Amino acid sequence: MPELPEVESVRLALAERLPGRRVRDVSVLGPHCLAGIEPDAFAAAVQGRVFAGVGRRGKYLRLDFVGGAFCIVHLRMTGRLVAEPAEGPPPRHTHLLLQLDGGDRLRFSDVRKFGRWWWNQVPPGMAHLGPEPLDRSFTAAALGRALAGRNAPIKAVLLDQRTVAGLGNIYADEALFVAGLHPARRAGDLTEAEVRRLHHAVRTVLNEALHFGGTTFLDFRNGLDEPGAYFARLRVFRRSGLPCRRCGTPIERLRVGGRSSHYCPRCQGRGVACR
DNA sequence: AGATGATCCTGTATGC
DNA sequence: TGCATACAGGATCATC
Repeated sequence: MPELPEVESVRLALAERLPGRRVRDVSVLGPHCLAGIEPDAFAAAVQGRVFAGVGRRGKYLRLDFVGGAFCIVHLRMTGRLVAEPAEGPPPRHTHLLLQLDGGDRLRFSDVRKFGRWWWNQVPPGMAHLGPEPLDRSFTAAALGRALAGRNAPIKAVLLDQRTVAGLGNIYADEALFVAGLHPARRAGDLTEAEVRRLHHAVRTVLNEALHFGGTTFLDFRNGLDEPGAYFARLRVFRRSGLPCRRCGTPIERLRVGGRSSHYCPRCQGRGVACR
């Protein structure tokens, strides 16, 4: 599931390959991935454009073209955006192919078809994103203000992209472990010290995962079709029943905010959980 | 308004 | 072995 570190890994890879390349041809194989534009109109709009740069905001990728036009791309669960040599037929579940000058292509594949592309428009969710967790604007005080008065479990509030941009199920669980906080704690009940720990933990796990190129279970690939290496370093996510790396207690799993949450009942058992 | 739950989708894992 | 069912999750929408 691409979260901030995975999307940033894609951005880094594409930013090395796309700028300066012209789109020679566009094939729309799966029109469902285009939001608010017809396949023919999209192809006509993109064909002939030259890539200027690749940006990221939260889990959204931004493909900029010379002249100011842009695409926004969200990979959701299983989307892959890969720059590769244009050799052979595209793999199964490929929905978009952009043939580039010079023999390469930009390929968008997505098994579960949740991923979306927008042309020259900012999608609704992107307009209300919280701060970038690795920017200076994301401070412990800002996090504290975002949590104040919230009655929902801290895990659910961390998954809300209006709180912080870019956290998903993996790194929300990892950050709560590092901060020593139970995922079902009521967000508004965290003490100032706990908010500071959580703020630091969010930045720590995201920076670590970024360094290792993100987490790959089955699906994630970066912009060069390579998996991430952070899986082996996960502290709690998908480790139910395995010993806590810190204290040896078996990791437990609990459904919080409709999502499975993994935590150490000993390291994250302090304080009062809401229920 | 804030919180919760259903929805989309299909490959993989589990259960019988 | 084979079939049926459950499960995974990001964002959006509907319903409290």
